[in-house]
Amino acid sequence: MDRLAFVSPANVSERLAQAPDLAISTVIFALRPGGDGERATMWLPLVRRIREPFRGLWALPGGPLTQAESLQDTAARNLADTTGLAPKYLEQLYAFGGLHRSPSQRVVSIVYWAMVQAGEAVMTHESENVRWFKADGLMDLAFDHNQIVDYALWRLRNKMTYGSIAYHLLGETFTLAQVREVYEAVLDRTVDPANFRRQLKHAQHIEATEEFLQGGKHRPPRLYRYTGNTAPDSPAPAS
Amino acid sequence: MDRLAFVSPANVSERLAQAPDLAISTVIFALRPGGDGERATMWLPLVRRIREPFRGLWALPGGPLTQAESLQDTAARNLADTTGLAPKYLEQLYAFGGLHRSPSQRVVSIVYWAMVQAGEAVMTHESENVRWFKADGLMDLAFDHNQIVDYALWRLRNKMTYGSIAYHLLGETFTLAQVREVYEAVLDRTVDPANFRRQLKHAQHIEATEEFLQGGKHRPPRLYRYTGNTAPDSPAPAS
DNA sequence: TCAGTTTTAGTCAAAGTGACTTTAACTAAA
DNA sequence: TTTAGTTAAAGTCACTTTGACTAAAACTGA
Repeated sequence: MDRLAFVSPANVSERLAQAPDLAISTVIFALRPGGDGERATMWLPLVRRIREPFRGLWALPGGPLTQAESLQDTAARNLADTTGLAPKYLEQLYAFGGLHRSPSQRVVSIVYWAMVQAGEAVMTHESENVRWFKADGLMDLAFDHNQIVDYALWRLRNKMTYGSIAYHLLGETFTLAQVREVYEAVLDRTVDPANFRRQLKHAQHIEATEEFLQGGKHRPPRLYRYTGNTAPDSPAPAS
Repeated sequence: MDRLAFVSPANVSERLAQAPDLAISTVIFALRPGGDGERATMWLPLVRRIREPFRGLWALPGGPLTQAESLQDTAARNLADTTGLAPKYLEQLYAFGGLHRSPSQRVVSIVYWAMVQAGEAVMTHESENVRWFKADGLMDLAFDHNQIVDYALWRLRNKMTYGSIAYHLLGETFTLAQVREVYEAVLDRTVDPANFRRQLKHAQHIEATEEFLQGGKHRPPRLYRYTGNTAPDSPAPAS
């Protein structure tokens, strides 16, 4: 992404130096079940940088904005290229444009965030240079990507309380206990099962199916379905 | 920002043509009192375009991202230059990057939004080409700026319900009725004065002063002060 | 058959909400 | 100087929501 020689005839005075680079990156979240009494936790995939700057460090998947794609399409394609993932939920998070995010050329990053189901997450093209990590307690990442992840986690916690985010981390049908696990993982605290159930029963867009999850060790829980819009809950500006 | 000849040995194939232009624009809101029984309404300043494209149409204040400034600084400076305003509240809203927002060169706009008090608003450098307009029912604007304003209004309504936005539209001290006016203007519905008062009494960051607003026609209302943080209520990513 | 565990329903007090009434404080007109 | 009109501020009341808790129902594995 080094854009070195930059020859533009017009408006030179407006740019003291080179125009900033424009990149799209994505924070992808998935829920990984916690083993044996442990709480489930949020995980995200990172890619190892194979070039300078920050060669060898892990970073969010991303790349330059391509000319013929919308911002969101660029994010989606880049995700597919690097990780093989195609998240159903993909929304803009924030534009990071500090002066010294990258050591050489200035880079403005428009960051998206995505949710994938646990089932999809295991189908990632993992390799030497692509791996999933637990979202909190990450090692030092390239650029300001630690800050970006922290911000995404903060937004996640906030949206959880009044949003439909949880369902994007789950499959087509799910038990109420699974929804509760998502809440407990994101909010990092226990939630009373009975009260949580009562709330979801009164909630919109949660529909009971006639099926039950079999194969568990105890009473089979009923499966539910989310009937709300699967897209981000804004009047999503397409442009 | 035409980035024509781009001489980088690598990744040439990834960019089919020029790299997109990067611009910063701002939606600035102020509350204008409604005359005589009418509800107060939200207003915003626009600038008339003096160049193509969309020459003669009104648009959000903005300009290209300059090399030596952060995104937010660019927004603030541009506001000062064009309108003379220096809002205390300035936060990123959204990045708009559709392919055909501008007829010729592609432009990615990172849009900020701001709140100013009614007292500040009247100090705007208004002119032939800078004027305040009522936020809803705007005429056709340049680019996709109608969509952007609509999105900002939607975000405003959402943030209002659980946020501290209202106080950025008011002065240092204010009456509870003035806060209620902000809510009624933004949410576009009447709010019961007694119940609204009760809520604010229990709310954090609202402190009663020992002063009363004099000069009204009826019982003088007590003045209150907002003691919460004046900055946007995120862990505001500075970069 | 029974102990153990999870699902599901229900109870109860405390807190919050919406609609409404009442009293206090001030201005302006009679 | 009194009084009608208006807004500020407090209170009432029924209803809903919430948090903490209890209990029954349903299933597995010993």
